[in-house]
Amino acid sequence: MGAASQQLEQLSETCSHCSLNYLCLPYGLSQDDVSELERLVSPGTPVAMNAELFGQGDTLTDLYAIRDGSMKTVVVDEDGLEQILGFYYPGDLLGLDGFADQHHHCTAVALESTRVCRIPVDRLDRLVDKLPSLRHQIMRLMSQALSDEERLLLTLGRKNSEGRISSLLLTLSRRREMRGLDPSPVSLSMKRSELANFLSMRLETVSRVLTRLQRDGVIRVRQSRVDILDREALRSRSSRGAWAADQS
Amino acid sequence: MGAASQQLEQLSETCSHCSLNYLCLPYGLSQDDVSELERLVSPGTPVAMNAELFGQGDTLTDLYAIRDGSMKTVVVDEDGLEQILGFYYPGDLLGLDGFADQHHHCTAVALESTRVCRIPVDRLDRLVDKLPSLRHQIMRLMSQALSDEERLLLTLGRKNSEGRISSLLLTLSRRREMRGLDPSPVSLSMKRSELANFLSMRLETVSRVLTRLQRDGVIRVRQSRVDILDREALRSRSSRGAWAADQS
DNA sequence: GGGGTGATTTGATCCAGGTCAACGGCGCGA
DNA sequence: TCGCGCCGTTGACCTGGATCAAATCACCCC
Repeated sequence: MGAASQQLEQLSETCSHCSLNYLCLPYGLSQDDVSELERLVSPGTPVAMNAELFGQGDTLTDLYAIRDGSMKTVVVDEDGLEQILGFYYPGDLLGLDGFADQHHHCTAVALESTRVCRIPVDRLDRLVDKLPSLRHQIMRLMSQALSDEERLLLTLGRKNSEGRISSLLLTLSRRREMRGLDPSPVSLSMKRSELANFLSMRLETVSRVLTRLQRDGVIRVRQSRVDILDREALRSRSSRGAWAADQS
Repeated sequence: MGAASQQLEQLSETCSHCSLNYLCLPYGLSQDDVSELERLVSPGTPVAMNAELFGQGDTLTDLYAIRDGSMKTVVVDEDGLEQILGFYYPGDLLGLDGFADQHHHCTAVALESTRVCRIPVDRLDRLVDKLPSLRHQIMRLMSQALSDEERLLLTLGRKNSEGRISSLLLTLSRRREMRGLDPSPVSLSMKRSELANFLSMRLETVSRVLTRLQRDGVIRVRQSRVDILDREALRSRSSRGAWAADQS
């Protein structure tokens, strides 16, 4: 919370010097292993705002780690329904759901001008053969993704509109902290309609809830920037109004 | 659909002779590799109805594959909200979400008397070191689980109550087919309240929708047994009434 | 069979949030 | 600078499904 903790993310051409490595693929690897890994990573591929990094159905060729910027992933089902599955920030890994059948199951789109590290899966696979700790980390990250989706499922299934928005703001704030940034002004780089789609609400409802939270002094909204004024209130609203669990 | 395709699942003490192996961990492995795998699997551990196979927070010691019966997985969040994440049937693997931090993130409960194969993760891990194809299969299954949850997210987020029930019935039917059983009488081994929790509805609504589908001749409900009379109608109802996708 | 218990169905009412519609603000190109 | 288009906000209204209540059904045990 202190203003002193404000710090810029230090980016580097190498994993070993990247300030995000503890969130990313290199976490838990020895220095030697990281050196091996960084030899096959192409750092800093730029993706323009609204451009696709990969599309649903594309053959899986690379995994991607976000360096700076933000992305969303979207699935479209046979009826043409669109669902945003997640928003991704520096340190996050994209493409893991493509291991099922070597094809991406969702589309990844940049929410702003974004740079990603590109990791070829064939070379990664060969390295995984040699490095058990890398295998563990990949499985850890997949398992993590699974847990994240389960948490989302719980939020969508059991919370009302205010709870959903509050949870999302808290999550975004927490993720900023993990990256060593101030938790407070979270930037909603996605549009209201995207927020609404992600949370299974209508954009009017998103707008109304944000307005209400601001009126009650819990947050301050200024275009895409949201200051969290009363974290405790936000936390309590994130659970209030949630459906009771029926005993089995 | 033909009555001739009715067949019992052939269970065996060994993976190599198990009729479910193409759905399960051994899929894609050579005969020799399967032999190695089955050496570390304890087949046929029984789990009584309503008993827990593992609990949220438990240390991850084993993965489990269902041989017969059915299970559910549940998460409880900090507010005490409960969400059922999935129902599992023969051939399904449980416990993959525990790789994140070596602890189970959900609780697994038997819906009926159920037998599971137990696979110790430490020994599995050592075997994975030796067998790249086993590693691929595990990653494939995790990736699959990820995609399944994404599909669920889409269903819960964008479909109305009738669409949710219809989708679920079709999914259960399809999974029966994958196991070589008749697609038609699906058995709802879970209670209405569990169905409701899973689909984020109230049990009264579940009941009403099932009644309506029966009245319209789409299905026939007899306690836990549901016959699918008009698959096409079910398919169309599974998408009708869904929310429009807002253009980005 | 009878009675108890929990699961399921059905009915009546209510409200959170979806829908439709109008307006305001900001950015951009001519 | 004006005008247009895209967001975002706000208001009024309506509906699907939640909620409350009660009846019925299935199952088990004595």
